[in-house]
Amino acid sequence: MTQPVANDFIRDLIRRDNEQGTYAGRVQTRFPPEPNGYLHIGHAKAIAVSFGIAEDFDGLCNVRLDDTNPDTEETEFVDSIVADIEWLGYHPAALLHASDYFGQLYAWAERLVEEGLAYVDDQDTETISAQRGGFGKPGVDSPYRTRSAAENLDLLRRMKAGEFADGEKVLRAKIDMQHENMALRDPVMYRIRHSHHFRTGDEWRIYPTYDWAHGQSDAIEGVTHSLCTLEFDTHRPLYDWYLEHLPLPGDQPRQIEFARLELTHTVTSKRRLAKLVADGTVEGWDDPRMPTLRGLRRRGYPAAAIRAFCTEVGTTRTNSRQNIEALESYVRRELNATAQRRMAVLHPLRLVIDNWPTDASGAPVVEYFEVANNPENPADGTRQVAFSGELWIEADDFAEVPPPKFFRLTVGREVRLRGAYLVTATSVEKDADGAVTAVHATYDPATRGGDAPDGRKVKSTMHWVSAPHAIDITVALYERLFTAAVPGEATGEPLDDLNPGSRTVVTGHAESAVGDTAPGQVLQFERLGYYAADPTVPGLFHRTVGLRDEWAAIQKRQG
RNA sequence: UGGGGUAUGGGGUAAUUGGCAGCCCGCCGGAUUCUGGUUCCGUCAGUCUAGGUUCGAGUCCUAGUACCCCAGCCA
Repeated sequence: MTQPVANDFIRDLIRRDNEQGTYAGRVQTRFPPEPNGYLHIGHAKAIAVSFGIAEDFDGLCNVRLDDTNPDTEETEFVDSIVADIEWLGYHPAALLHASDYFGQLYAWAERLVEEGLAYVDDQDTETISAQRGGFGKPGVDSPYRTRSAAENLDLLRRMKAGEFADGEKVLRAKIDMQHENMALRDPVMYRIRHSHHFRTGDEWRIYPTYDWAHGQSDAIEGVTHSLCTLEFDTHRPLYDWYLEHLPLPGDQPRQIEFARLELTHTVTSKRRLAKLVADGTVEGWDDPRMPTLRGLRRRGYPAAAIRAFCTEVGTTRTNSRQNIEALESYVRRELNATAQRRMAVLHPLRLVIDNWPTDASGAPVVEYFEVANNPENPADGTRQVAFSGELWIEADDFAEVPPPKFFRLTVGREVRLRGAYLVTATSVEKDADGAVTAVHATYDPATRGGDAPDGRKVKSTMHWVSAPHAIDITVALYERLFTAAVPGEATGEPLDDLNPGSRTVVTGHAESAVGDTAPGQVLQFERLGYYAADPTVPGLFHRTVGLRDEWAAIQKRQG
């Protein structure tokens, strides 16, 4: 447990801290989401990093809702965040809120005011922004910067009491308007918001900004290593400045930044995802096309796969974008070991066994075969599958004129019907347009179970469904999450061109056991890939991912 | 434009801190296989550029180049 699982710069830093006794060997992290949306795959990495590191060093990791902005935050999001973290497989030591510290934060603000380190500014946003200067252009002092401590204190108290309207005044830290780091040019600590906060109600009329709340919250909770993403890098001096000027209850926490997770073929921008939900492009935060944890879960992505992926990509300070294929490979790896196999046909073609026997009453005989639920995991047992003389097979498992390297069924060739018999195609039926509507075949009764007594081999084993015993299923097929990579999320490209990817719904036939699938369970429909049972609609499946090389295989077959 | 950060095969990520550039994803080839899946074996391919120090440089020095972040009363 004390043995770190991987090497990375964060663990190196912590090890160094431990060797030097910086925090008396204590390691405490936190995951601090803002409750203004649902968690997505990008958050999964942040969660995996903070929880994973705490665990590796026998430390502690809390979840702290960063609820400092009453205008955007809701209880609904808190509940989903907590549930999603649990689903991912992480268990916070405690569920905390930045709003728990509003009182302490305010007391500290008064202290800074008394010490002449903060002041009330009466100017509006635009003016303050203009005075802040720009890159390479120093800012200028606010005319209110020199107010006396007594006047500032009075004003701050009246701000708190609700005497002023939104935007009328702000409290600012008095640092350096000429500082080369824009974050240190007298940052805003409090803004006035006559809004209802989902936890503190109408108690507060002023709310702390992120910068004024975050480090202090860390310190109050006893966080040692405050892990966040790279864009906060330039805020670190401010994080430290506040903490250095306050009487902390314990050690001063340390902010460490790492690169966020980005993936091809999707976006991890809460505001973009929120727009898709708001304008009805997707059906909700849990739409299977969404990269939210709920969307991925509905799509059938196992939590274990997401965890493994996040651990594997590691923590660095290099901006990078992972191929979605990498995530999918972890999904396949997990599902291959855990998903039960079932037979289903999504593009049906009739296969008629002409020499299939009938019973005394003239009805076709029905046989049952025992088929393994998962060859990768014999503990999953077997099931009985009905077989008759009339079957559905996958349309692309038959070719009238087989392309090179096509190993499946064609007239005159013998293949195996998985777990059942060896069959040889003898002829086809066609419609007026010449399209094949049915394939006729004969079976070899000596091959029951799928093995020939004379030891002859076939090149292919195909899945099948007995037509009289089949149930209908509906399957939603998706393109990979979003259709295109959208680089530079934070730089504000237009939001209008987001395409969550197409969805194609097909109906197919499946063996009857598929009707017993538990909500949310993922099945492998043999060669067709992995499919997750919709949690609410019986008989509806969402395609999770295909089998590896599936498309390459099809292309190869056709070309 | 000022400041901060980052550069290792096609995509990621390691390298005992100056000592054989390793691993994962992917691609290609082979073996096994009652899923064209899985598993196993193998191949391809990399230190941003230019100098320098050194027996030896991904690592140290100098000068460049490219990309990312920062001018919210968002986080």
